[in-house]
Amino acid sequence: MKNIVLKKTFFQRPTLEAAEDLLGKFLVKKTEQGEVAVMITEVEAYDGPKDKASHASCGLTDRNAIMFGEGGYFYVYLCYGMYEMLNIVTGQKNYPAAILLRGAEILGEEEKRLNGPGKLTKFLNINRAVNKKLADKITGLWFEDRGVKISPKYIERTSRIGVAYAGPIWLKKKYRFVLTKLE
DNA sequence: ACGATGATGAAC
DNA sequence: TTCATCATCGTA
Repeated sequence: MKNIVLKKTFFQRPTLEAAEDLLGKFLVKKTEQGEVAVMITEVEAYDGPKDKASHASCGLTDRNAIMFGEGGYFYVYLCYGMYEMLNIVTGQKNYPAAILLRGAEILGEEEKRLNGPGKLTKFLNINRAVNKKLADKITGLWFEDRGVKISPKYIERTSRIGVAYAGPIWLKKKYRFVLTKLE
């Protein structure tokens, strides 16, 4: 089975489409000991300038500028003063959208669940050093398709987490994708 | 249920 | 420059 590195064009399409497709793909980090890979099991989409839950809803700022760029770049920021949140920008240039990686699973002998964006970034030692960087091997953090097949019936679509402040309209949007189990 | 903890953005 | 806000987690 060949591992295919996802190109940035993978993210340059409708956010919800890319978000759903990202389930079962792998996030790979280059470390001194070698490559560490986790399978993505939970994501949330933040789509467009009108999405009140998105950082881009108040227009272009220094922090969210990368969201307005083309897809395939990382957007990392600090939340609650202690957790780095990892996002991957999606869509075309000047269309602010991104996917928040909320959960992943470590496969192999030491199986472990990384359920929560803070745990995910802590485990892989991801921080703002990769902010605005392209998701490729040069950056040292990228995505791979390792041939894991996902059945649509194991994909759950729910409301997003912690976005009550955005109002009921945006709370109702089913922008969160969870992979419940493998085939 | 709640507090830790700091960057961010908007108001002043 | 100051202040309210926050896409969380671990401990109770």
